[in-house]
Amino acid sequence: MTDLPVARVLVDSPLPQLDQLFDYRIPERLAHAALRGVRVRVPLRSGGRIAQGWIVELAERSEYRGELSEVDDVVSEVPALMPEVWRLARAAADRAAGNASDILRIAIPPRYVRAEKAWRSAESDPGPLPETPAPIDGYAPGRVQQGIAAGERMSLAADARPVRLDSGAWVGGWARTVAQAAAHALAHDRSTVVAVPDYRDQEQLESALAESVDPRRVVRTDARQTGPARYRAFLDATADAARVVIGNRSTVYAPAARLGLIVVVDDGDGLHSEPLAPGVHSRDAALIRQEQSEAALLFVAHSRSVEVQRLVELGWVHDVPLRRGGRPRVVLTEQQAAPESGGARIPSAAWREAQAAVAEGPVLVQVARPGHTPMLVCDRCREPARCSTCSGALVVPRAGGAAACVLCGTAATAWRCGVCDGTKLRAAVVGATRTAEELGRAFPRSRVVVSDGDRPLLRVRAEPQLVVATRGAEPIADGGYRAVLLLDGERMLLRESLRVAEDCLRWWSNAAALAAPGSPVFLVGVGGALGTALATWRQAAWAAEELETRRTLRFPPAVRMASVVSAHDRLAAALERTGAIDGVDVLGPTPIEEGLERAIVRFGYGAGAEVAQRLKGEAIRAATERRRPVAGRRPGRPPVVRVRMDDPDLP
DNA sequence: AGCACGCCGACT
DNA sequence: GTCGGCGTGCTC
Repeated sequence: MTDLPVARVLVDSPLPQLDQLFDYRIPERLAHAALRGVRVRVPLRSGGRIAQGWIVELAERSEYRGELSEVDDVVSEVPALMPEVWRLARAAADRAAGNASDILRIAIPPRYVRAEKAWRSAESDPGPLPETPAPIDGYAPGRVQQGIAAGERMSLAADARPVRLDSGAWVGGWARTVAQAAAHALAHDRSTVVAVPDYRDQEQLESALAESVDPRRVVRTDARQTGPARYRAFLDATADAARVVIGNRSTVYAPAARLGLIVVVDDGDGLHSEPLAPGVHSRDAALIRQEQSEAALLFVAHSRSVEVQRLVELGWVHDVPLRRGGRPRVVLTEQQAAPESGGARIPSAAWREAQAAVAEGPVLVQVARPGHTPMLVCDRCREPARCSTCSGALVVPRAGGAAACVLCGTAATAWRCGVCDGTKLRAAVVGATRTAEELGRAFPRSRVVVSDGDRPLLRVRAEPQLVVATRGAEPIADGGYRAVLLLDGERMLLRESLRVAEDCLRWWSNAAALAAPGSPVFLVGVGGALGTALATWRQAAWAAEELETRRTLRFPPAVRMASVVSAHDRLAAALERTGAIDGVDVLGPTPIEEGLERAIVRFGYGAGAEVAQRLKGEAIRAATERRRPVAGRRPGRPPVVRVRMDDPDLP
């Protein structure tokens, strides 16, 4: 029951000009239900249509100079929007020049009436809290515990060994660490939210949590659940018992009572990047949420993302090294293939050891993922070709078209290779599938199983077998693999992306961490700093060097970037106003499709808030200003400015 | 997005 | 005179 007569409502709309709070009068008949955080129906535009929205706050009176409309109805009496989640959504949207309602759509699952009724009538027994917090082992004694208690931001090097749980199940060492950290927070009656890349990580984490946490205290929210199950899990998280909420990238927005810990597992994984507008990365959302709350923040990964490395160098995130635990035995080998390995082209040393290992237990073979990326390399030295103006990757935008830079659009007419000074470009077709059959011929007596993006396996048993997996789809093996072959390193590096090297180091590290302690990990055909980083297991040092390179190039995450898409004139006007901000420069614009151009706005972190605000203003201006300045209508394309900030696929 | 308001051409 | 055309602007 509220005696405050005014509801301030965020309307559910993707329109930038509606991304503000609207005041409505609460009629007497709804006073009992119109609470903060509930979903409501409200009229938008006098007597016109009805929109849905959220009551974000209640007020005694309105500042609005005009007659208020009435809240039409309360959709659900459950306050699904918690105040902290609203603050987070607002801040995340502001940072990304987007709409808060778009964030809320990601944060709050669709409502199911039956699931809600069942939840409301259910006895809510959340089960006991863990009594004695399990020690978080592998790190300096008490280090992580203290960090959690102090609300610290930490980057943990994950234990690179598979570990056996009490239940007999095998999980990656990271899963046990995260479970221990969550149990620790829970023992102090604080909630934890954990965002993992995919459901396979989630399965491991869930088994690890079962060791120390009552299952009623664990809430899982994943894409594989049915709608009602997902909504039910969400409602459980809104209750005032402390819980461990685990799920994918959107879990960083989960409601949680007395949040004590936020965990992002393997933040470099592309699955942490939200494809839906406004495209806020879970790492960024986690950082905002940590700042707004008293919770600690934990990044856990085998390799360090360049983004986290930047935060570590700033002193904002603290590096927590692994004191005790696995470091895979990595062997760098030449591409020189053993003739016996046939079409699989495996170097002889690796082939011999793999032959021996597969007699004992499972052997993992990591291959590239099929795909076709038309990119250009230097004809002489095969290095990926980079733009001589801004170092963006060179591509052929259309078949038969001329080579140009993906970033600034400069045509590569007088191109010169930065590595060998060659002048000829060559198209490289990447990603022919290396088949399991080739390996079957190379290992004639072994069972071969395949795990790929379409049919990924979660785990394999400790039996002799050859496990062929595309990068990112490697199953965990009971007891660990007896050998790991990273076969397509060279091919993986041939991708048109600023982040190839970083991604490769992460894929290799994650696969290497599946090896049994002491078992060999062969990285084939890759040497240099990247190979050394894997072999010495010094991913953070590599990230530091990579960050230094990005600084000299003025590439993310040394700076931030936003892509802005609009029609020629409008884009030019928007860029003129945005480019005038201090520390902002503009790359492009380049034509992308008929009538549209794209420009990249590059800016320092200090200018981020102002750039976002300005670009949001341009989006509103485009959506509300007179639609067509000149006579003569042009049907179709609405006059919009599309903004995406920090798009990881940008360069 | 939708929908109302407003200022210029053919109409009972 | 005025019905309604779509360009323009707003949404508590």
